[in-house]
Amino acid sequence: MKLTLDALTVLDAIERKGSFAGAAEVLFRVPSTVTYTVQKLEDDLGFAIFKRVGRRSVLTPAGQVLLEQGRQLLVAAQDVVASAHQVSSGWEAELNIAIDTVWDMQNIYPLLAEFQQLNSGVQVNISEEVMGGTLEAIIEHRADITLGGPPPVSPVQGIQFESIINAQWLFVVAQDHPLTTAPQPLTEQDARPYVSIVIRDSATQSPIRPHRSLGERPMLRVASMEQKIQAQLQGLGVGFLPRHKIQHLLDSGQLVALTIEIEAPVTQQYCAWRSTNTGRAAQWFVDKILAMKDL
Amino acid sequence: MKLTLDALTVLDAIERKGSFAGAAEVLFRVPSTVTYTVQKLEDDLGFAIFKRVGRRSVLTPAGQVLLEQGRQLLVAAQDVVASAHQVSSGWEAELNIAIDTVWDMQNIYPLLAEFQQLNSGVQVNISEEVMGGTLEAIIEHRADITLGGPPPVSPVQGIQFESIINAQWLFVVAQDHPLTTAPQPLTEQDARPYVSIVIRDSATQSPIRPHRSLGERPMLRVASMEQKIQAQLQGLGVGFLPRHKIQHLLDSGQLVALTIEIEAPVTQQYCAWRSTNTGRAAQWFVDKILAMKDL
DNA sequence: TAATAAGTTCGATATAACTGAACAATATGA
DNA sequence: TCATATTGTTCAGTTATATCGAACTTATTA
Repeated sequence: MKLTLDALTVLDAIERKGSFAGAAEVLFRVPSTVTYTVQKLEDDLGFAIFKRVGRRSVLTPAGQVLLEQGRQLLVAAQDVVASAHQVSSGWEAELNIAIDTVWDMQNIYPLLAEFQQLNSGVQVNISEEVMGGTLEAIIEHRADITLGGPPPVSPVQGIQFESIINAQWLFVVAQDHPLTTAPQPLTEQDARPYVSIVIRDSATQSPIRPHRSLGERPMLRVASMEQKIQAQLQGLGVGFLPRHKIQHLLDSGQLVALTIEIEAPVTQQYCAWRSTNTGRAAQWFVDKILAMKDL
Repeated sequence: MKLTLDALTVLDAIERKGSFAGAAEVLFRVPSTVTYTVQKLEDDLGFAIFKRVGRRSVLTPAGQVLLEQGRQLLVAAQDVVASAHQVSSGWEAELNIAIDTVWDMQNIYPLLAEFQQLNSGVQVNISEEVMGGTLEAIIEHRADITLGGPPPVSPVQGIQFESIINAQWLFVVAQDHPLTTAPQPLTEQDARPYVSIVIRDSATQSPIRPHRSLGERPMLRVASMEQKIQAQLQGLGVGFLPRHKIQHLLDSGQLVALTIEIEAPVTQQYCAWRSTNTGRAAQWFVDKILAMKDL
């Protein structure tokens, strides 16, 4: 690797100022130094960068390519330094948060707003995952923190888990649904004729496990909890929904919770983060999230 | 920019060999030089890259980021040199050929095969365009050479055009189409009831001009000449097609050419290339294409 | 506890990067 | 047309710095 970033800045300056002399001036060097640098680079790379035509020098095709791509290299180099510098400040360059669809996104926005006040320079990325999705995201390093989702089947090296909330699932239907007039508690037989709304698992690798489908029944697969709530609101089907995401809909009567014989378990929702290499931002979010749990 | 590619190669070697001493060995330097380089880089960048723990040094988080992204920078730098070197050999690094859909792709494959024999190292990219598409592609530097398509309305700086073939358009229908029994020459009135197959213009900017649609008639828009031929073969509609692309279908009787009163003009197909900075590959292809014209 | 190995410090040295003056080539303009 | 400014190159001299080697510190290990 004979190429140096310094030589590229010289090339860049030459092209921008239109002459070796101009480049020398902006770089606080002497013209002969510029000549030296260019000649050395040409010698090292083994091809001509400038075609000397009289006193003026013009880029060869190869020189044009070198300059064009070299400029991208220079900005990339600056980005690398900036990223490393950001990390050295204790704040990560980037923080990826994977949030399970059972979580109420409304809860997270105030946290994000508060975080922005810190002017940390951290690029925060939020992704919404379903079921196994959060777990997979953090294991595959696509996420630094997960909010919601199941705990790992077996402990994972370097990842810490903490239970945050107990999602209480209710069997709900739209307000004008036929099942609202059926005698409660319902049996599985009662629910069988109606379409079951199922959230498609966003985990690509984990074995498919349809969520809370009641035996073999017609299903409508949707992509997120929000879509499932909407689908059930529209009367497209029935199914279990976490109480905390639909409380206002229950209060307004748009959705009705029915008792049913089928187990409607309380699922533990977990927060996960990497115990190694935790930057300030990850630490900040984990602290805040665990504090919210105590409320 | 205090960062140097040399320092990054040192970091890379340290991490790969697991020690300063190992890095020194593979780089044919003395251990103290490695220490010096690392300390200088840390000093220049203003943050610690290694945490000295006893006699062993481990990367700080910032150091990890620097190394990780620095490695990408190193391969990028090698790519830059490789590209420039390729161009300096006279062959372009890349050659983008935009081919109009009226062209028979079969004609181009032998040319590509012959070119590969040259072992030029040029990455050839073919794209298929419709109508204004080739013109737009070369003007916007997305293509270096175009095959087929219209000439420019006004001359374009730095781009040369040459007429290559005259595409002769025929009004054709499927063999069992009702129009085959109608008295010829057909009038526009005769054709009006039938769906017109129209190729969607792939040029995004140029004003939309539906190609050869006969007045206001039901249209089926397709994406390429191949699709249009298939659509007409299936009897989905009627329209003009270039003779050289359907000759075998006319011979076999699957398509039937009908005379019609509407003008069925002979359109000039043009080859275009940039007259400035023509590398060997572009020159080679242009020469071959213009030679084919004379056959 | 000695021996080994790794990393650092520091003075010396060789390499390279840079400077300034002189010069050649070309454009500018009176 | 010819002087004049401008540009790029050459080259000898200077400065800076990357590298080396030896001595030393600190851990690991035998």
